[in-house]
Amino acid sequence: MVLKQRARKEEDKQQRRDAITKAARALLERSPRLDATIAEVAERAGVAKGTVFLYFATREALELAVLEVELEAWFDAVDGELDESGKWTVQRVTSVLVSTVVLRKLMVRLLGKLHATLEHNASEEVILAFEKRLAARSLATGARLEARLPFLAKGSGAKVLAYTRALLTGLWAMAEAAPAVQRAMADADMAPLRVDFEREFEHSLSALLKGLAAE
Amino acid sequence: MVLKQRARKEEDKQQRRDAITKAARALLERSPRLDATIAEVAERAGVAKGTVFLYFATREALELAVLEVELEAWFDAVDGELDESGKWTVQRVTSVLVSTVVLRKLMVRLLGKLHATLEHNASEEVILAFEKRLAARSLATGARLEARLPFLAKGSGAKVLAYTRALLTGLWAMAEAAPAVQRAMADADMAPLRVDFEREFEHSLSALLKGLAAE
Amino acid sequence: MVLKQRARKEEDKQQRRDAITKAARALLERSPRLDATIAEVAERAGVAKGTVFLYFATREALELAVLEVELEAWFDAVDGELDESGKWTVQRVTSVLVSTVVLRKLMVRLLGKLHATLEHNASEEVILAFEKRLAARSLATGARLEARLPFLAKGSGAKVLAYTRALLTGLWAMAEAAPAVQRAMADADMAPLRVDFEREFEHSLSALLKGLAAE
Amino acid sequence: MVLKQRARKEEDKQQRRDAITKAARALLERSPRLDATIAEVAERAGVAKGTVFLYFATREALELAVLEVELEAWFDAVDGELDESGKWTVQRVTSVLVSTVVLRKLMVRLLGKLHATLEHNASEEVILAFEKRLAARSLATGARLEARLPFLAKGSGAKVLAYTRALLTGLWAMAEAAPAVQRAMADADMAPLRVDFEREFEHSLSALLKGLAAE
DNA sequence: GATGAATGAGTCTTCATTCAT
DNA sequence: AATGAATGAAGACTCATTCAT
Repeated sequence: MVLKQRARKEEDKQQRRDAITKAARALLERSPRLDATIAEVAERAGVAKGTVFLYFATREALELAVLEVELEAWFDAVDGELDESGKWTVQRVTSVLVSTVVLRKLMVRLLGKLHATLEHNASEEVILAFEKRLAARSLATGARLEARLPFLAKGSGAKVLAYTRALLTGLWAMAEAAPAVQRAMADADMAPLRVDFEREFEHSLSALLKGLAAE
Repeated sequence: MVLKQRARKEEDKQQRRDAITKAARALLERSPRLDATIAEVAERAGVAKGTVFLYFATREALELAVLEVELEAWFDAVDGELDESGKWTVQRVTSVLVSTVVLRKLMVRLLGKLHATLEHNASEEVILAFEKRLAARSLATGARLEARLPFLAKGSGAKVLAYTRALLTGLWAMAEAAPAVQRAMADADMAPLRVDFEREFEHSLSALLKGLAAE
Repeated sequence: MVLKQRARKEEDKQQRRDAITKAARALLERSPRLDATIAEVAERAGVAKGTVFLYFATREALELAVLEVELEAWFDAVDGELDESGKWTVQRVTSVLVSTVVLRKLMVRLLGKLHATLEHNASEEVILAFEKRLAARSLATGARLEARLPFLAKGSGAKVLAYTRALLTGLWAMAEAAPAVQRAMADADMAPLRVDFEREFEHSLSALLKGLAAE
Repeated sequence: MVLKQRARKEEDKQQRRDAITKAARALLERSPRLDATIAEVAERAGVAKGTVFLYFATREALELAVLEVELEAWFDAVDGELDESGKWTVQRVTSVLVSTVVLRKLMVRLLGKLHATLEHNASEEVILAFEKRLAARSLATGARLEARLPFLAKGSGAKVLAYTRALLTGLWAMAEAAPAVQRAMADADMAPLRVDFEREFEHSLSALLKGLAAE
């Protein structure tokens, strides 16, 4: 029996919530299949299983919280870079988007799974909150994109981010194959299907932006 | 229930295999979550559960077979259109890719789930066969694309198809939201995140192609 | 069905564990094939299937627990008798071993199946615990045997128990035949193979002990 | 499709039957769990699955046939040795029984499983035939034992063989432990429970015979 | 608020056996 | 007689979630 202090103040509660999210994050990061169990999360967070559900209504809500943390950090990073001065080109923007994404494996994986997650078992309330926050940040970063790439029409920045997300998750899924698939791809005839994530992401994204510029 | 017929000839076997695949197809088509069980498939195909496993080693192998049927049909359709004469532009190619995809819900869903499927429980042999066929068709259709869009470098056609697939599955996942998500998106603030699949797919794909042309 | 009680205290947990073991015991007792399912055990114990797995990691672990209960009772009985005073002879010892065993059908059956059980699906930890307890009791009872039958060398008591177990399970298997076998044995020519368990067990065991005495 | 010649003559049939039995024997020999499947047996024998059932009504009947072959060989060996001249003592008889048994792993394993097999799914007819043959050979070899060990009462030879079988299978089950059990037994405290099959079989069997002699 | 015991839905897969060919 | 396609019973186990304590 673990005797835990109770989080009476709002501040304490947030702290506990963060601890759980953090534990989940750490665990998910280590499992490409994203299949950490609630029991494991609870143990790592040093709380009881039931406690997790005190802070997150469902497993999916917890997953969403982790993704939100990841996304916030990513938006922060992108915003930070976009706010820097200098000459902005498609190439530079692409480079920002690619470089900030490449090391955020967990975010990309969770984004790829987002569809399934949301479809499965999250409450309307949680979904709404998530989507709202995502919308807000998309708009803000989208606006920055529009500022940096003047050929982007007003309001199209968020769209670009959506396209980016599509390319990102789609190419990642092709590139980050299961071991068995990787062995299958080792075959010589498979070369045309082999996807080097970073290279292709960059290539397709910059093409897409160039195309938008040319419109 | 006793099945009188026994598929002794190779031809009959293929026919039975097709019947099972077809049953699976019909069931999957009706379940957005793609979670038809083997028992359901067997029942619909009018065979015993064990019989399904006679033709498909695992649930995933069956799923792959369904996807393969869908993909073949799609490649056929695309090839057919690309083989038509006339003047070819980015717009026309985009239009071909968009129009052939729009009504193939199941294909798009299965493609989106492909990553997870392959990761889960398909034998190396089955994966290899699937990937091989996919590679072959991608190359063939890729070559056609190169012929129609001369700005595409030799060998880049398959890449374009990969980008297309990424945009396709990624945008679909955003657009085909679960009911709860749809309600959440109904909110006014959400407008910038709302994705009209066909419109955005077309837009992003044509931009991408234009970008490649401009390189 | 909702179980109101929750075993929070260690004591309550032990009690619940016992209840499950007891239910399993009752069921196994009634099935000569020892093939009660977990679902049946759970139902009889008045708990959910999952609860059984809360207390026993595998079906085999539960079986082992039942056997352990049986064995403890048997060792207790034997020890109790061996601790009585009076004159001890091979005959008396044999009589103790035979009489304590004769009515413990379930123990004998489970002992006969032990090999297969352990081979199948018990965790190393569970096996070790079981074997340790068995060893301890074998040593203790073995020592008593040595005290009662002075011709037994120091340390050979446990061996005698092993021989006893071998005769016991082996003869039981021959004697407790399936109905079909019994009918087959009814044939006149079969007389020499017919095994009256108690009689033969006693005969062989006393001979074995006498033989050890004569060494 | 394998085109097989048909066994029209009785002789051919027996030959095919033997081929199947032999294949089963070879397979069982290699699997300590005795879990070769009929499909494997058929393949090794070079016949179709259905053909196996043409010669053996059930899986168990086949198992019984294999055991019978093993037992016949063993009885032959024992008889051969017992028919040799010279001075016969308990020691020599024990030695014959032990030495003929030690290398017949498969026989011992199958004997250990016999109870379960017979209980499970063999037809009365097959059981009867098996038991009859076993009885006949037991009687014959029993008679030889009586001749060699004059202290054995008339008709008790078969009993001695039954006791032998009990010790044999019982001790084997203790000695031939599953890997996990072996690791458990490696523990120091377990020494008293560790069973060296040959040594203990010999020890207990000779004691038993000596005891019978002393009666 | 925290705990952790209890719940129970959910499903694939194997393989002996049958029987149409 | 031989084949091998078709059958279908059979069952353990996981884990998100609930709720008595």
